[in-house]
Amino acid sequence: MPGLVHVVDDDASFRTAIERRLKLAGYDVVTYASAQDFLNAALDDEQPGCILLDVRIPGLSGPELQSRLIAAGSTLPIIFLTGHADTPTTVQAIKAGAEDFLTKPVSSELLLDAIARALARQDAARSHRGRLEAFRAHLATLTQRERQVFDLIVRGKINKQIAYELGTTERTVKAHRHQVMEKMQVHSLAELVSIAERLGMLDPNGR
Amino acid sequence: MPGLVHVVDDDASFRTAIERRLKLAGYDVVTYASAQDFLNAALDDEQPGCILLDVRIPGLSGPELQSRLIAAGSTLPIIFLTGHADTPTTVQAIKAGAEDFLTKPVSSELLLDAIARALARQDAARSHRGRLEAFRAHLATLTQRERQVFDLIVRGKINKQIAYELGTTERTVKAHRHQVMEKMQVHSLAELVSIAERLGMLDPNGR
DNA sequence: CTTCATATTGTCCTTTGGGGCAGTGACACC
DNA sequence: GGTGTCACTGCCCCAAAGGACAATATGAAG
Repeated sequence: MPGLVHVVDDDASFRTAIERRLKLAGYDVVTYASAQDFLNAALDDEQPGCILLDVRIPGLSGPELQSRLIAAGSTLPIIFLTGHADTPTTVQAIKAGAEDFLTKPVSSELLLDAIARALARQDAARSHRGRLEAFRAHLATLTQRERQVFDLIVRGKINKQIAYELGTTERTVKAHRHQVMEKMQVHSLAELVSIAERLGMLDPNGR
Repeated sequence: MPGLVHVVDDDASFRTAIERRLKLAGYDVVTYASAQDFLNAALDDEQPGCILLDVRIPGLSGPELQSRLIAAGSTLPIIFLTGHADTPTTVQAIKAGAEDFLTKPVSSELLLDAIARALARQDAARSHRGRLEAFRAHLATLTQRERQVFDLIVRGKINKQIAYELGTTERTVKAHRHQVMEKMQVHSLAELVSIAERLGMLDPNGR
């Protein structure tokens, strides 16, 4: 699996060495001397890649950068690489979703394994998001009214009840309902509910 | 949140000390000198509680016990507590779902925080499983035929298609369908699909 | 002012879903 | 042989959903 590896480390000689090793393994590499440099690069989250991140770097620390990226909605997998790992930092990083936490010096085997896992995971996550994105896009084309009808439909309400709750007639609900099925590109109520469930639009306790 | 804390550690004096501290904090405590002792106790997974687990203990190690418990389907949260933490072990433990990884000596604050989090998480997980369990129980009461009909219904097939695929008539499908709705205790197709989705019975790509 | 999107509604007809009532046939268990 | 469960099915009727054809009303955009 090809991919772009972002190396963030303040040690120039380390960056050069790592870059050489990764390029040998067939990866594209970009290096950054600081977390800020990385943030300034404003990357495409969808492109296959991962981050090799040092914990202790001048300015924004590795974990701080991780938080920022998470807050910004990034899903680039992060592999921490550090000289001195303390337990709380390690635990926190992994809990926050880091792919791995390695210590320098790192064997090529461990490093490449971690990168391969990171890329695989990102790929799976991306394709999963991709499917949901299509649904969200369709959902966005619904008008307010259609969206209200949608919500009630997937909660199992029948047209009569929907009409009552929205203060309109059954005939009108049918019209909106038709539009909803059309715009969401589904052909059965089952598909519609299934999508709503995946988008987390349904309360765990029905009703 | 009250709960039972299982302390697994080979150091007798440590067990006594920890037990005292935890009881002071209002927890029930049971101690074990080895992982095997813990396994022999054959615990109830549903009872509120967690495990305080040493990494290096004679016989089965902490991480090994963790694997066993996971393989056995246990959902008791585990908090590792160890003297010397190496990074790979820490990473692996957290990735495998441990609630935390603390180093001795541990402050009461950190320890009690971790225990509280573990109990809260277990509680949330248990209630979530509980809801699903009820569905699974209902599902288990379906006959073979009803189950087949169920599967086709939630995939959006209409009675006519279901009848054709099962080589029977529409009237018969209706009869089974009625039984399905009855036994699953739902009142709409939407609820049925929602349940199927939560039980992971629907392919991510419909059809 | 015209055009477009949105929301609304009516009439009429067809297809589906849901269910009552009644009965048949296979098979297992006691 | 009696009893039960499960699967199957026909006839009939009602409720709900889907859709064709047609039309009104309103507000924003150009």
